Amino acid sequence: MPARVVRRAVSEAEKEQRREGILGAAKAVFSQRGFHATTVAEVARAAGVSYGSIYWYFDSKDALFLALMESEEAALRARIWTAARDAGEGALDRVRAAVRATFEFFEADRAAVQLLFRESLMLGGEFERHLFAMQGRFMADVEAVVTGAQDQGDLVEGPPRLIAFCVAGLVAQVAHRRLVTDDGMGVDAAADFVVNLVFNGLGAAEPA
Amino acid sequence: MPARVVRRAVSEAEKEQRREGILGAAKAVFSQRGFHATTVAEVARAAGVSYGSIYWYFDSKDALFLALMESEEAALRARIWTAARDAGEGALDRVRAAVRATFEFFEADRAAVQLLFRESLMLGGEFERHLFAMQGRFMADVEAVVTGAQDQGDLVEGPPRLIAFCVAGLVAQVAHRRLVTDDGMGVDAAADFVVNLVFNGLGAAEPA
Amino acid sequence: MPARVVRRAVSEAEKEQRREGILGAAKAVFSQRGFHATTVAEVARAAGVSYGSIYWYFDSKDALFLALMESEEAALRARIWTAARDAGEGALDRVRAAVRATFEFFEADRAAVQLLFRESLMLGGEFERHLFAMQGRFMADVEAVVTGAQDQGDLVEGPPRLIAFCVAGLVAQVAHRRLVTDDGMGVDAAADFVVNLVFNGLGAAEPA
Amino acid sequence: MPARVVRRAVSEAEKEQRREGILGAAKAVFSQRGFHATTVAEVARAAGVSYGSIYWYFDSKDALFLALMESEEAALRARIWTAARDAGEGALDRVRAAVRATFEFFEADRAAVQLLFRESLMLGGEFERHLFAMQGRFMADVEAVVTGAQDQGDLVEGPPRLIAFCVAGLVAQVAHRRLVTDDGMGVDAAADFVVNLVFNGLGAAEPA
DNA sequence: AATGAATGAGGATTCATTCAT
DNA sequence: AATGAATGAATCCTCATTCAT
Repeated sequence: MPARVVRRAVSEAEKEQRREGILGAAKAVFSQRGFHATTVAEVARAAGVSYGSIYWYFDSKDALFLALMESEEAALRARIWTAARDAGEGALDRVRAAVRATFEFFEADRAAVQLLFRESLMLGGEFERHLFAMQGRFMADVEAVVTGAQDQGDLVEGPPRLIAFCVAGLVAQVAHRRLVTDDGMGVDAAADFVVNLVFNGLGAAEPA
Repeated sequence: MPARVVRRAVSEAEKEQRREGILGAAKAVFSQRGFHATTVAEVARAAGVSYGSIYWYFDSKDALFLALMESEEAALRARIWTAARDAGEGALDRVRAAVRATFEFFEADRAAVQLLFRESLMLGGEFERHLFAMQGRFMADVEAVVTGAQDQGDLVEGPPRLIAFCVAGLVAQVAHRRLVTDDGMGVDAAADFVVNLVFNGLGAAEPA
Repeated sequence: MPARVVRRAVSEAEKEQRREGILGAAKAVFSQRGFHATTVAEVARAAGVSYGSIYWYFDSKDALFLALMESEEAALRARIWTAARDAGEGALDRVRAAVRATFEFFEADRAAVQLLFRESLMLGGEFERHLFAMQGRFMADVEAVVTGAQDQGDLVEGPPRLIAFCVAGLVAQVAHRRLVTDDGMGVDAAADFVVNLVFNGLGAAEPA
Repeated sequence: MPARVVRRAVSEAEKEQRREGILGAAKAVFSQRGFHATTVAEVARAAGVSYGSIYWYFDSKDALFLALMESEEAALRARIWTAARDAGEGALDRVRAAVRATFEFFEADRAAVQLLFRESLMLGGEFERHLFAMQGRFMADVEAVVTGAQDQGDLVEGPPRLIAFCVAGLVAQVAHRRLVTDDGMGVDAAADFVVNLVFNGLGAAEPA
């Protein structure tokens, strides 16, 4: 007797793939039209799935947007940590790589990033809380790097949280600025500029 | 069957006043919630008028938003020209006053200004055209100032349009930056900074 | 001391004139756009009076339409009776004149007449009752003519109501038909045709 | 938050059936109350579907009315062609059957037919264009029949379009007349009358 | 799992009517 | 008397969400 197998072999991988297809479509549509002007039907159409399928993968339009925020955050963090890991052991190189990755990420998809930040604030409630939580995690990441650099003796001693705040603030501001304006400066140059500023100002020894 | 009148605008002045009351309420609500999330009913409630009264003064929700754009533009231009006029004869003083006024205007109501620029782009169509037209007029204003300064010999000769573009771009970028970040610099200091930059770089005579 | 006279000298005549101006405008607009698609504001604009003035002369939009029905009815009846009176003493001539007048009236303003009949039925309620009452009065008029003709020996004896119904029905149908179609027959010829039919079929003696 | 399903059209056939249910309800309500006085909610109620379902099947109230026009036209043409086909080979019989079918169709639902013609003209725009197009197709049908009869030698040679115009005009006028009045003539007798008129006047051979 | 039909609350807009001036 | 500002109920339409299939 053939067992009535639980067909889920197709699943997991394909399911995840489909979910990401929807997320990608959502990113495109939300970015272009904004949260309220985007209809679930449009996202479905863009994703090439049926109307109601969205609700199989996401509980609601809000949940979809929230998932998009999470997805973008995860992508950013993954990119930063990967870049840092691949940059070797030196604190300076790692930080430079991380900053560069941040800039690149922001610039690769201006519309999406602007959307996430602006709409999140405008929508308020759950969304705003989410955004703050993301910023908290970003700060924690930076703080970890700062602490690591301090342990290696590459950075002055001092309250890690406050230092992290300064660094993160500087990076975020420059990144944001680059979204709106064009200094005629490439990503690498900008990253070098910021990192040099940080290390020249905070470095315990003169930079390499 | 309705009608429970509260106050009645009978003179032109009162009518204009009421219109501006609605515009003010619209500015507040739109700024906080964005265009789509704002309902006409909310604007009416905020303005203290009845639902349908909005439509006595404005043709539609779109028209209300467009009128808000115009109103803000008019306010900004009036403020700039007044400041320039009151600053005396010297080109440098006039420009400094104009820049300062621009910064002040932007910062007096961050939410509203951000709303107008961002939403306009997101809404597209008529709104975007309006925004571009506004920017065109702003550029023309700057160009007029530039030409005036050139006539007085305070500015190098050169294509006024191009110079205007550079000046306006610089002002706009700094203004925009100040919306998002806080340099710890007052309005006056920021204006001085920008103006000095402009005059040191472009001034025909050595700066004061 | 000048007496505070009750200024109403201007009134009566001018007031009536104004009322009829509104009625005429209403007839034009209602005829072209139908009852529901017509707004009070449109009527006001067409009449050249202010928005709310309509309500000084008429209690409501419904009342305006009802008044229009009455006005048209009065005009028709006046026209018929005048034509009959001016036609002399002979029953045949009077009837011929009346029928001709009816045709002329219908054809002078097809749109308005069609409006009144069709819309009245479609609107139902008060309007339909009004229409039936009008038809009743029309029948009574015809019956009066019939009775008169019978008294003069120009028409067979018989139940006047029934005869009136036949005559009125014939006239109405031909009139209505002429609204929709074009027999290539002039008003006079059509009236002669109908009247001859009636008198040839019902006349006690051979017609003059 | 909504959804309390009742029945679900899943197959194409069921969907079409449902669409026609709505169309039938629309015909009833529009006929009785006219276009403007009819609300979409009333149609939904009459069709036994929910409010928004109307919009699943039709884009707008206008589109619903237009679809109703098309549906009635299709029904009329189908009925005419079926009747003609079933009537055999003789041109005279086919035409007689077609004319009879036209009369029957008009009389089976006076209110609806009147509605379509009258409202279409009153609504203007798209609706009027639609009506004219329908009339054009009707004329083309008649022309086809005329040409066919000419080919069989049952009808004099002559410009088919012009002959078609005369025939169609006659049929339409009698049909219309029968809507408004009652000649005491059955459908068959009326059709015979019209057809005999046409063939006696135009027939190449002596009529049966 | 996927689909798309069904639902109805919500929102923009119109317009008859009232009434202060 | 006349005006037109003010009102809000009524109506069309959209769209997030549910759920039978």
